[in-house]
Amino acid sequence: MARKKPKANSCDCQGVRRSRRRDAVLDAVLASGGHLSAEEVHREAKKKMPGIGIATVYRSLKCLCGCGKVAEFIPPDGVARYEAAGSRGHHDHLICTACGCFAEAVDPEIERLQERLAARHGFKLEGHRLEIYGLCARCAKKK
Amino acid sequence: MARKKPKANSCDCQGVRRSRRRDAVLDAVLASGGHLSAEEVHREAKKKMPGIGIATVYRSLKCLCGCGKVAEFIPPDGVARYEAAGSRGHHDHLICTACGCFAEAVDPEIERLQERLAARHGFKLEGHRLEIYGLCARCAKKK
DNA sequence: GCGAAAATGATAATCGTTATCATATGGCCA
DNA sequence: TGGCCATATGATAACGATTATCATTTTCGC
Repeated sequence: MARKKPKANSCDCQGVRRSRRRDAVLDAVLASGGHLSAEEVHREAKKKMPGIGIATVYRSLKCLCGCGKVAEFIPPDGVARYEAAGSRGHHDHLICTACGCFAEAVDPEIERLQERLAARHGFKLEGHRLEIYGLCARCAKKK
Repeated sequence: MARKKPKANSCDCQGVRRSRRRDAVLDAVLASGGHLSAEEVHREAKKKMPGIGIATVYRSLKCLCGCGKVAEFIPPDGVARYEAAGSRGHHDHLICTACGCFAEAVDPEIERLQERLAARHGFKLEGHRLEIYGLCARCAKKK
């Protein structure tokens, strides 16, 4: 008889155990629209796990990033933000310099040109980060 | 009679006075190849201004960024780095994930596509940051 | 040279993040 | 099922880059 498949571990790296807090952290990120700071993730996770500490949130986020479940995004203010990874795939960010809102975007052609640029400099491409700054439609209208 | 033109102020914003320390900070950035951390700028500036404090370096760098003489670049480790701006114009960064070295690059076509991408989302473009991660030629060879 | 405004240095404060450590928990194995 | 031990956890101290504070010094138009 086939062993009953256990509930998926939120982080399945080598030597990592399942834990309800880490699940709660992942759930918080998945449930949100993304772009949560660690503190915001903490606030959300506490709804399911009232006693969860901020240190566990940081540890869990790092772990979840390591196994590709969550993507870390560091805006120019230096405060890391987290969002679900994988499902929605890679994307770049449009950041409004007036209101701070984010938008997501991908341009396949830019992606391709980046590979070319890397190759031209002898770089073996692993990833990239593209952030476009400007005024979002709403803020541009206000001015 | 025309007023004698004073020696150029390293920061010519409104209400800003010239100072030898700020000059030294600017010189340190200009003299280097760029990509200096604030601490490194401090070390360089001390060669000209032995008593200069780290606070003054930070203040000067912020001021010089404000008037466009110096460009701030924040790598993923979150530690700001500074380089001369203007003379060499905008460029993007290729960052080696193994040794941490930087290379600079510009692809006019990518620049153009970014404008298009911004326009498509109703953003009024102000600037952007593109960082490409990978292994530099030397590190790629080692592996 | 005078004096108000700006710049400075020393250092305390901030703040996001990480390390520490004693305790709790998870899950493999008998 | 219970024991065992590695991993996870929470509280909190530590960390490090950057910023704020404040008394003192410097700048520069007059």
